[in-house]
Amino acid sequence: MDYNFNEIEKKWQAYWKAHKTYKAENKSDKPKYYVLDMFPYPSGAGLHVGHPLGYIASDIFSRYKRHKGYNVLHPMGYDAYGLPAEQYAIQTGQHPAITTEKNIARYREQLDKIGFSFDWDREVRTCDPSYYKWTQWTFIQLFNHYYNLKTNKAESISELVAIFEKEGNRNVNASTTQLEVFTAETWNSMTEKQQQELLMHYRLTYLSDTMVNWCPQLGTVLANDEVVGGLSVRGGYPVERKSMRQWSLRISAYADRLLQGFENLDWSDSIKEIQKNWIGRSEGAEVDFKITKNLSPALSKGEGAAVPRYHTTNPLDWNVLKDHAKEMRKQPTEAENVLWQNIRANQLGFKIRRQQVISNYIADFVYISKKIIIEVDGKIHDFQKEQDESRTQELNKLGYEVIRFSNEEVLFDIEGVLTKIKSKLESKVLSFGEDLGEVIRIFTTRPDTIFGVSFMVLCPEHEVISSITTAEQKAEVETYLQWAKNRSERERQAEVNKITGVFTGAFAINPLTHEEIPIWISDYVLSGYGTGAIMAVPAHDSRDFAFARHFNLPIPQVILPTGEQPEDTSLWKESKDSKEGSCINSGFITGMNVKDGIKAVIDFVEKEGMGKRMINFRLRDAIFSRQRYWGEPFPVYYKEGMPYMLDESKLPLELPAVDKYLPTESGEPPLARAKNWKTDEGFPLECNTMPGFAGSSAYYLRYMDPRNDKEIFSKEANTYWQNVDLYIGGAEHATGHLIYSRFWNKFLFDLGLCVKDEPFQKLINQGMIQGRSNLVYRVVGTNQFVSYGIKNNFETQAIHVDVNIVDADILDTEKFRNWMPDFANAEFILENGKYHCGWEVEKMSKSLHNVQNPDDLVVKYGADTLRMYEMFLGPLEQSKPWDTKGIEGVFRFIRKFWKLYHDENNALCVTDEKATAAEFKVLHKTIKKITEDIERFSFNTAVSSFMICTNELNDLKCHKREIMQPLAVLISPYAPHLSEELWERLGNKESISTALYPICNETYLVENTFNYPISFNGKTRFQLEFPSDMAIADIEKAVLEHPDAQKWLEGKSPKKVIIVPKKIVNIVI
RNA sequence: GCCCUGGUGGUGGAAUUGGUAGACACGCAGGACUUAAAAUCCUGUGACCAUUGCGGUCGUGCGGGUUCAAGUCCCGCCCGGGGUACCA
Repeated sequence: MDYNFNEIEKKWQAYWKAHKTYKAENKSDKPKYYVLDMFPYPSGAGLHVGHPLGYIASDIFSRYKRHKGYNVLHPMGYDAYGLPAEQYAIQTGQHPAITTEKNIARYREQLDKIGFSFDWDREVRTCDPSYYKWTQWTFIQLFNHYYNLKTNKAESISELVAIFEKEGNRNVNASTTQLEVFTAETWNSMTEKQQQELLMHYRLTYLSDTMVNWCPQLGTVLANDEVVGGLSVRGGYPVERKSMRQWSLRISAYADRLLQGFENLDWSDSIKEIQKNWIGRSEGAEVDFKITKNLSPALSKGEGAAVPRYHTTNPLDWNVLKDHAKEMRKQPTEAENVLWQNIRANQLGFKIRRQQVISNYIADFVYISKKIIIEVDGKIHDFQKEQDESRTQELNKLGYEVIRFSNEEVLFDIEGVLTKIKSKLESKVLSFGEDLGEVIRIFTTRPDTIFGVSFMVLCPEHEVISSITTAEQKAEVETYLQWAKNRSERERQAEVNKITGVFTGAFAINPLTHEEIPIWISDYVLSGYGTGAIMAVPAHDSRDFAFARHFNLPIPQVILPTGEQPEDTSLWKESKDSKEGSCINSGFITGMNVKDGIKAVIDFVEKEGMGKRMINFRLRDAIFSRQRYWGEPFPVYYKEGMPYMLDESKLPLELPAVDKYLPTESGEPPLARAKNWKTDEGFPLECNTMPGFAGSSAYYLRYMDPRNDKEIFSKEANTYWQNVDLYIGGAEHATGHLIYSRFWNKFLFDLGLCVKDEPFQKLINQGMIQGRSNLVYRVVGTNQFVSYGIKNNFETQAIHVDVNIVDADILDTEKFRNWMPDFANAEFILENGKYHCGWEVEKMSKSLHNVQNPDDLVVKYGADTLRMYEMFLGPLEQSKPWDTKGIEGVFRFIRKFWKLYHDENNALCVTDEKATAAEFKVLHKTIKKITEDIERFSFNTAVSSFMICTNELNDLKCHKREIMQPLAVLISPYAPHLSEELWERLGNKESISTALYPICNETYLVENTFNYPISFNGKTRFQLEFPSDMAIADIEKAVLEHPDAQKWLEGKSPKKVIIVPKKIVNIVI
């Protein structure tokens, strides 16, 4: 054979391995360039032709950069934890480590055959203890840090504790769910357990209750993927939403920085857009809507309603305590009475209650909205026996602030006391999220539309539902909640046409119109976004509109688009867009435009203390626990129910052996099956494992220094490699991996470990390769198969057939008979003696028998052909169907290319003759084109250019070294084996990877003439050649005088002549 | 539903900044070589009309618009693919 690719490819793969040709050094005088492929999961099916697409592109670029004089880091490893290996383990009992090891070996073999220039010395695997040691280590760091919003970075929890000890959390501005203010005294008096619980609200990784897909029959939690229509894919059992205590990552702390971080990154706008939407920053306001059910508080009326308006205690205690409270109100002390007479009836501008039941205490006076209790000491009655101090502490824990006055202060300095109370009430601002149940807090980006709010909607999970639902509505509400419980978020958002909801029986007050509005529940409101409650503006929001129509609720118009008149909304078919226009029917903002209206309303609600300006993010904290076996164990143990981190010296905490890869009978995760799964001291270890993204979030950093067992990576290695210059992978990672990695990187950056704030400088998203399936048509009820062209004469059933027994849509009928026992006796109805198959483009999948595996192609055509063909298929970023038909063309081209260097006897025929100008022109035109193409990652056009170049050199019969040697370097990133072989045959001693990239000499490319397309009214009619430097006026004259032009002008004189030098001539008639 | 993305011959695609639509390749047809096949080489190949030749009309998912000029820009639709928070 002329071009023996099998031999050549084997030879050079062995050479590269032996010489470690692609080993990257951490120290070099060369500039660095870091090229990375997205971490592959080694699946059991092995590599299919879709996988290498990105790898080939990144490999071409790596090799190109080496030729350009860079020290290139191009590593590869395995994201080895994952569900498929665990599923296989559950089914077969085989340890997932064995499955994974086997799959990796197969991957490696396949990767090697394609001739990638990876530095295999740097390989990492997420399931390797020496690797996950650092995943666990990072988790500990996350646990030991909180996010300081003042400095805008992660800082140590121990520094936070020091602040708490000195001054409480009053001056701390952190990303936290700890909303109540506490003092140093309160902190210092807490038990360790209480302190730990409180710190959970600050740590960057924390335990909290979150909703999961729970399948009781399987005893396990399922991924959204594993649930279809509320049933488990495996087994078809019912799946319900269940709350479970799990680790979360406080990624929301970084929301703003994740949003800002794009600025200087070379990512596509679309992927930035996806991340922006995912993070979902919106500006608006939080506004409290008061609930009006049982309009007056039960107690101030004396006798009262069955259910208290404000749940400041639990119902059991309430009934006991309220009688005492009433009793005490009748016999106040003198001081209490004096104070009450001065503060009652809103005299201070605040509605203060007396003898109010709070938990299991009765407070003298309380201002509920701001959680402030006013106590007067020295009571004559002693119904509550506890010490004032401990009482204060307990109330503090409930989030109340207690201010005390003595009898004397009240009796002799009432003015002073009132001033103090007033300033206290005015100054205290409740922290965000605090909710006593007396109001429903909503978030809105459009406060200007509050005047148009005609009802409210709560998500079915909203905690206030149980306390506001009226007795009459109770049954209906419960039925609805039961139904809504198991609907996934996606279903809830997707099925917008299906309007469901239920009325609670309760009403709220519109804070601006003061009208009573009904409170509904509907699953179109999501619990995960905003406050889980919305103010509905049916006139200007499509979903609110649909809901209002369905349940016959009022639809007041409040925004008037510019140039329109107010309309009767009952005639509307849909809501009206309200982004621009002026406010109508809107009280004090009537007449303002939307922008001013928003500002005016926010200013108003802030002044009135019923809301505040607010920036809301859609980004939610990431759930970090998985109830699985095959994942990183948490370096966590539990003491008194509180989690503690293992000492770093105990890392890695290795994954224990278990007898089965299933949950325990009691529903505990598989690790609960491990023997002695506890610390040396006997404390139980965490039984959950980490999710897939744990190990893949910082792997690119570990590649910089993968064998370091002292630290995650050395400062020197990181300072040299900085971050990834080029990252290639699928766009499906846009919201998962790419956000988690950025978060993880920013955290390590805050700790001063890595020097770059962003991990991936340039990102390219390769498109999917779809499969091209072949179909055969069985005549229904027979074993006869009819060819595609005549199938319509029969009633047929289309069956997917293995694409490997079909060539150019012609079925190999013999192979078909042998393919499956069912078809052994198949008969065929042929067209012209052949069986033509139908075809379809769809997902590449085993079940559709359209999987193309690269190994067979490498055997048949060689790796270089496969590499160039995959690039030739089309633009890297686009999805495209896989079809092997075209590979022949690339194979032909490669052999043609080989023949430029060889004669009929396969002997080198390259001469030292001087090349002609025409030959140089072909070479330099190609250098220019290929270089431009590679810089813009347009690999398909580069391959075309190589083909054109080869055709032209072939026509010129050129075999000259001056041309052929640079051309070998030019093609080496694409066809590395071929070019190494040619390079060696040309007499070079070192690997071609050390050769410098050829540079285009523009002087060969100068054109003296240009062939102008002559068009009339934009339609090209003929062409004329003119000197490149010909003056526009001369061209115009020459064109108009031309006989062909006269024909098109038909005697008319042109209205206009447009001449763009070296582009076009257009004559307007 | 929402967000992102794509739609050009029989097929994959090219047209990089608004300037000759269909480069390059597959497939197909015809031819050369051969006893034959494979391989290789040559010619043709968007559709329609005309055809002895010259040629003409239409044409980049659909409908409008901007422009001397639109695959490319703008508006409104249709269809495919991806993501939608535990697949990786």
